Amino acid sequence: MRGGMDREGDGEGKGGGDCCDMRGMLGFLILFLLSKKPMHGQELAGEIAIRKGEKKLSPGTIYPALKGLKELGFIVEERDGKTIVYSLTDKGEKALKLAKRKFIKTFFGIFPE
Amino acid sequence: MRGGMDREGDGEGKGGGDCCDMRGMLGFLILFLLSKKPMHGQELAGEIAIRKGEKKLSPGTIYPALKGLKELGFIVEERDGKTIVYSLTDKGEKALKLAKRKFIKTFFGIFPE
DNA sequence: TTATATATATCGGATACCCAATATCTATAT
DNA sequence: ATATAGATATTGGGTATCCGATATATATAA
Repeated sequence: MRGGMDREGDGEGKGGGDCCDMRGMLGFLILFLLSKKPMHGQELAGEIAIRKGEKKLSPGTIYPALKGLKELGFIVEERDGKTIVYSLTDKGEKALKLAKRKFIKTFFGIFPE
Repeated sequence: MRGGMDREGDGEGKGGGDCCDMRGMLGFLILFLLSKKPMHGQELAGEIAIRKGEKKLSPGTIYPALKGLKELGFIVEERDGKTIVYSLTDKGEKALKLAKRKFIKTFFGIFPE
């Protein structure tokens, strides 16, 4: 038995969460956020935590994801003191644009007018 | 110019598919589509194929997904001749509402104004 | 009845995502 | 130089998602 799933409010627990965990959208979300503002890893993890209403992603999640995007040539890194700032390459911009189009087409109509 | 469909697929990979495969969003997508119109399995698979611009989901994907949602009490089935029509329960509507809220919050700003 | 076509259901395996724990690196302070 | 704190990186493992193939069910046609 799963104790109620009705808890609301800020926590939202797994939030909306018995039907999907948004697994598989992390790379997309990172590209999107970096396209708005270059950030370093922990800053990114914090932003994602706020948006999803969850705890910060584990280092074992965020850094391999960044590494993957870097190996695809979608982002580049630049050291800035103690941190590494990631930003989109032209190729990354292009990939994001395509991914966005597919995303919007797939979920068309899901947003309130 | 700009005639026709977006060509996803050739060239640099899978077109937006290099950064995410939307794995984990299937249950959410099904709930959303069924909330707009009750459908049977193959109809649903066809609608999803059109939205994603891909081939129809394999039976091994769509039916287990529907079974899972049924076991969660989010959808019910009703036989209609040769097919089985799925529709949302009250619990499913509620879960969709929560999931939508999280989805919108997570991807806020991703849509062109 | 049998044959055919379509929808539904299940099984085995491959893939990819994500986390917890651990290790390495960098800059600053002492 | 060492110590400390924070950021970054890697490893190992659990789990859910998804596909291809196969099996079952239903309705229609002959």
